[in-house]
Amino acid sequence: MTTHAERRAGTRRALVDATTALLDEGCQPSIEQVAARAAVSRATAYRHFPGIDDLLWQAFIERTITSVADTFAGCGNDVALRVERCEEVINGFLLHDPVGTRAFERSTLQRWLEHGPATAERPARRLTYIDEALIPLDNLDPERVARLRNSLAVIMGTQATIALTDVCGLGPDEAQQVTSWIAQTLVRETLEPRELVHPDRKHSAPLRTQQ
Amino acid sequence: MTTHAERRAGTRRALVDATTALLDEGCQPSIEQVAARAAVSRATAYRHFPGIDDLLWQAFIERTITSVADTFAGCGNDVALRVERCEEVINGFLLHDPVGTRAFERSTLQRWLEHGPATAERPARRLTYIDEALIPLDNLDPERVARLRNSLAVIMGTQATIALTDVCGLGPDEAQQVTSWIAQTLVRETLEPRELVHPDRKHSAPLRTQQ
DNA sequence: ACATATATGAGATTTAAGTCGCAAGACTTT
DNA sequence: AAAGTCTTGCGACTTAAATCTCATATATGT
Repeated sequence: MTTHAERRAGTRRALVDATTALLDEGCQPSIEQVAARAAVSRATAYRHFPGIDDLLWQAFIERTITSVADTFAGCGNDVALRVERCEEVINGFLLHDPVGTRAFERSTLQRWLEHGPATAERPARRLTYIDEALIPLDNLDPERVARLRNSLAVIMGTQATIALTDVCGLGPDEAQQVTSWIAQTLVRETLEPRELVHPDRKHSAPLRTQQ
Repeated sequence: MTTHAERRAGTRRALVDATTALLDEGCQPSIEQVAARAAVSRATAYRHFPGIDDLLWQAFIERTITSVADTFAGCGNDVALRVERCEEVINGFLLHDPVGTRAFERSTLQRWLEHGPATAERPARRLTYIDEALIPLDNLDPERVARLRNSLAVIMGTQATIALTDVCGLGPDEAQQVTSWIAQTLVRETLEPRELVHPDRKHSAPLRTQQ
């Protein structure tokens, strides 16, 4: 029972909790603010996290969201229903925490830009939920399932909610109506594909940027 | 002919161009770097832009992308084709400039967090393209068209490309296969809607976060 | 031509971010 | 009990970001 580690874990927890508290108060915390709130010195904060971005990232990651088990409770094998629950939980969670969502996304991009793609690991929580939602499809063509999985990852999560609110100017409920419709349409198309409108047209090569 | 204004516009242009040049060289420029490259003093740079984020934002906005006219040249009124071209141009552009895309998205989020949602204006270039693509649908139910428009805004643009590459781990071509499939599916569903799988099931109330 | 207004440059200053070394206190091991 | 290890606090230091003041050059208006 190493109490050194316990001690260390304790202050780390205090730092993360302080960050969460400050975020909940709607401000954009600095390391100094977090350290003060956690009642530790600045140097100690730096001993645990290299910068404020890593602290924001960690704080957001640890936010409690409806568990996977609760999300899919009582859904059975109805994929459409499972995906709908998934969308409700994930996007509902994000749409009601606009500051935390953007602080997290900003910190992730900052890390990507500073230390390169490799270091900017994403825990990809959404994929855990999506994969769980799509379990009933495991006897389908894996490529089609993978396509659906990636598609759902685009419309659920921080990026989709930011696009719908900031670019399209939608409110939370309107935003979820959109993502819900997309999700259901894509599930239906995966389960019962239609022939293409232009079955003969191949995907043309991407048009590249002009000068 | 006010040469004061011209002079001012000239240095502003030099600053933006310097930012673009630095971004193209793959580095994350600071105001100091930009000012040096533009051969102006730091103070002058601050007179034109409040911070590096606004400079990055402006530089990315002014990036040349395939014009609306060229994008839809020869598409006629085939909405599916128009949307596909739209997706190719926008996402193709973004996927081949990962650093610029993320620097832009980061700066936009930073502005949102610093100055609030109101100040973080987005030019929403994508909507210009999407609206142009959907012009042939102007005799359809406006609500359905609006839903398609918002949906396409989710799967085309910075957020979608970031999600597909960073969360799903896809390469540029794989990413565009996904967004292309989504786009075509949504257009088809808008043009020829199918009955719902569960017509009786209402959209349940969103599950909120626990704890 | 003269007075005014604007844009810029140069340098000092403030503030925050991040690093380093040393000492104190608590725990572990022998 | 003594020596060693780990964590933290404290303060000094370096660097970068951002603001401010003053001086200069150019353009504008009378």
